[in-house]
Amino acid sequence: MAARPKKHALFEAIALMGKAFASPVRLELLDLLAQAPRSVEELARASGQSTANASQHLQALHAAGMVTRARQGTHVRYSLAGEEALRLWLALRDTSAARLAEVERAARHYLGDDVEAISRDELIARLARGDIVLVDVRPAEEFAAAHIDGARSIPLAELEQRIAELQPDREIIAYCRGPFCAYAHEAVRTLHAAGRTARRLADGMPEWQLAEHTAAHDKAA
Amino acid sequence: MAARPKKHALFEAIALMGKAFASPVRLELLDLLAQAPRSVEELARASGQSTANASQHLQALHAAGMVTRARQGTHVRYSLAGEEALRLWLALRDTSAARLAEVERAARHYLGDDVEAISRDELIARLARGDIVLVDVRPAEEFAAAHIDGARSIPLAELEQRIAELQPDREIIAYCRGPFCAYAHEAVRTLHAAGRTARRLADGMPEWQLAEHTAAHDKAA
DNA sequence: CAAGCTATCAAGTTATCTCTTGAATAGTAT
DNA sequence: ATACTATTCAAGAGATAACTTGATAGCTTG
Repeated sequence: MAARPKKHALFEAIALMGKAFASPVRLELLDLLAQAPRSVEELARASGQSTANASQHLQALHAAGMVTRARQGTHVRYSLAGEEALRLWLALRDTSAARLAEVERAARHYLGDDVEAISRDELIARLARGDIVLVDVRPAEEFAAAHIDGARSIPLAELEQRIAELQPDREIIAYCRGPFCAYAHEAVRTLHAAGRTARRLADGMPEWQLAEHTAAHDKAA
Repeated sequence: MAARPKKHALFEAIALMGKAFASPVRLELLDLLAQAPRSVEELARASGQSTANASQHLQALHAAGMVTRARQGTHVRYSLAGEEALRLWLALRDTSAARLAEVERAARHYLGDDVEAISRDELIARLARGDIVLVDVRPAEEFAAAHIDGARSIPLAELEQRIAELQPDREIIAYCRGPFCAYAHEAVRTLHAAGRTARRLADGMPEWQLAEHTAAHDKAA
């Protein structure tokens, strides 16, 4: 018999993955990895951590089965461990936003004044009509890793200088890392200040990819 | 400016929910609550914790937005915080099983020798034909809280004495709390030992409920 | 093979988490 | 009111976790 210790071992094993989500630093690393695979150094810089600390957290994420890693010469490239891991992170993020008022509050505080958004479905329709300009305002490496078909890359830092590149008669749709990323909000404010018509996509790249993948899967079935 | 502290506050708020999943005790409490709402005392007993410790963990789960509570006279009844919370817990459980070999191993070790299972779809078909007996082998309170339509309740502890109640010419399908619950496995072994034909449902009550709800939702749309 | 860079390791400090114990609180029943 | 029960609170000991610092190991390049 002795079922309890065995049951306890099972929950303990699951909790190893759970621990991945218990630290804000690890969540930020997951969020960055949801955009693109990166080296330890890049992740450390992007998350404002020391290299050693980032490395330790990445190892914890690896032990938790949430990321994979591969040596590439002198670098180690960490990636999110497949679509499952991405789904789990997004589910936690969205559920926490739905159920914890503090998450909502912190998000509003970080994102600043709300900016008009358009849904994925509407974006698909407008892309089909071809009467908009779709701009990816994330850093160039993230665009390089994956982007929405038909988008052009103008990292937020360059946007103000490069507004002239955007066809003046068209509405501009900006997107970034997701609903809790400030880049698209900021981009739309910048574009409005320059007198352009602009909105943001309500969510970002990872959500778009997941939806595409799910749609392809449904069609196959 | 000063975006980093604001961003950090956002991840910190999300991590509050993440912490819910970082302790095996809390996971077991979530797993119990996925079956039925319960009082602190019942949860403490069922999880093998002291009342004070269970209470503390339940408060952590409450702060994390994963459970709700309501005073009922002298008791406090804790419940899982809606379908969202259930989905998140099941997603973590399943993803950890898929990505962490140790979870798989611990599950096999806890469940014992594998026992033939049937899928939800097959169960639906067999229920429609009416040529099986569906048995809920969870504790009676859990059956009372929710069960699959058409099932009868025979808690595992009583099964051996009550096999005669089950129509002898029919195959028996046993189900319990989910794929990582040992009750259905154990029930099928007991039934086989008594010379009956029996299989287990591959998953359990909460998964059935979610699937039903999703199906209803799809139909409405 | 020596220099230079990236990532990890090891050790130590501080903070956080877990569980226990004993007391306090809130509601019920006598 | 008083006793009783379920839950929570408060405080403390012991175990983990987080971050820093300085050293080490693995690749690449000259």
